[in-house]
Amino acid sequence: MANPRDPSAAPFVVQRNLVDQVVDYLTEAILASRFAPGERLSEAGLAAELGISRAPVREAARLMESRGLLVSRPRRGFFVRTLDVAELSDVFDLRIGLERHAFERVMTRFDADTEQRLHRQISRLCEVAAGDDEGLKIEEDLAFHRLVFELADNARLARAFDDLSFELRLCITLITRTHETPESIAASHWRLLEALKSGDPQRCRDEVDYHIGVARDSVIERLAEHAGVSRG
Amino acid sequence: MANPRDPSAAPFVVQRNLVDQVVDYLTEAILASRFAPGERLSEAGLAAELGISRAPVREAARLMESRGLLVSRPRRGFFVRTLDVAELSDVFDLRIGLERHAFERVMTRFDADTEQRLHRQISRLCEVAAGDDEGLKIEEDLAFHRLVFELADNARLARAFDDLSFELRLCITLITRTHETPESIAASHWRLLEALKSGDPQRCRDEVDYHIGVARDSVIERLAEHAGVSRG
DNA sequence: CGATTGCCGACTGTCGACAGTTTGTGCCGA
DNA sequence: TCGGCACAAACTGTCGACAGTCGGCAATCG
Repeated sequence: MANPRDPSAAPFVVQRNLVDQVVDYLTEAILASRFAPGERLSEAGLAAELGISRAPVREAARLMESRGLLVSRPRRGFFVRTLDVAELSDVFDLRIGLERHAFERVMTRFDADTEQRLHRQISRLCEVAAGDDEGLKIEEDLAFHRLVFELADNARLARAFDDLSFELRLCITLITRTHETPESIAASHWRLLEALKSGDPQRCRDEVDYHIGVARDSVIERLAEHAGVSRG
Repeated sequence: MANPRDPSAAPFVVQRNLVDQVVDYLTEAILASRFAPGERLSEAGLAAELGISRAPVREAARLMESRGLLVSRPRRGFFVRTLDVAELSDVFDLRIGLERHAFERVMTRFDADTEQRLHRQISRLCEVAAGDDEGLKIEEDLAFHRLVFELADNARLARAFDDLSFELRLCITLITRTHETPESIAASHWRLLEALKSGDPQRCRDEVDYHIGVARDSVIERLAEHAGVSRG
């Protein structure tokens, strides 16, 4: 599998094609709110702006549509995804379902190496949680949960989380910043690790529900504020 | 919703673009095993075969890649997805996670209308289960589970199942036919409905685990037979 | 003055073409 | 006979262009 001559192996020097570059560009722009939610994106306009043809732009947009960052309307083009409270709630509810399953799988194969890797990731999270880079906090938080899915040893399950993670980023970055303190972020994740160590499925499940529930409520609350502000 | 004057309603005359037609054509061909697993699909070849240009073929292939029916390798093109036992097991494990969550949600909002709709769908399943159309059996079986996700009232959760369902069809159609009897298929689904009615979460979860587990084991068993046959 | 109809601009869906890359093949040397 | 190298064929990634369609605007009619 790890044989360098394996033709299916990924190349060492990743030759980034235009599509991937456009995806990164658009993803970063949307998550940084440089495109307003609901804004229409013109294929030709973007292509001209980036100095390329429409083909890679179109392909990148289709990929981002499957990731839930853009929506397409036939013959109308692509629009930046907007999320109402119901959709947002659905996203976090699905996340609860996926994480419950992932944590349960990790618990059944919990060992010293698992604990060490999770421990290290929480430490990284604690480091950035003390700083001011909100984007970095989000990424390290997601990285912890991504690690859980990796340790759950189900590639398809991990991909389901990856698919959802783009929408999660969209949810989270809709709000400007988390109001959680570095201490509460750290404590919340330590409790998740403790629950895994305990081997108690019910406790682990409750902890996951609480953890995701807090994140959901926080985002919904902020969205309500935003909506109120934008209306008033 | 059903108001004909609703501007957001779907148009009566659906103008199917080439991409959708190609997706249907390729999906049907793959699930009917007219393309061998692992077979390389040439964009130009398909375009010529269908009498269209490469652009819609390429776009259709990308969509099917996101659905897990094709895989693409950079500069190599598209290949029909192959599933080994590990991947297959992952797919059904994710299905268990999603269905547990969906059934739990349905249970919390179970009412007479819910029961009636599920009842009707099982009746339809029983009708076709007695016949010889294996493809129809699969579709009605999936339709029951799709209905559960619809009743779970979470669009994102339902979409996750829809995404997975293409891979499920790929798994199921890899084997030529189910060896389950019409009676066992019916009984299995009636038990799921009874579990929902009981309002007992643990019973419902156990029933779901058993139901999906049987399907998984059946597919894995058949895949092992196939592998044995194709090797010997 | 409000509603309807026809027109116009902008844009998507689709097409054919070119260049760079990868794979397969045949030749040459050991 | 076998391994390495070069050549050639096929294919993908990308490009520019055209036609059909959609939404908006203005002119027209009641």
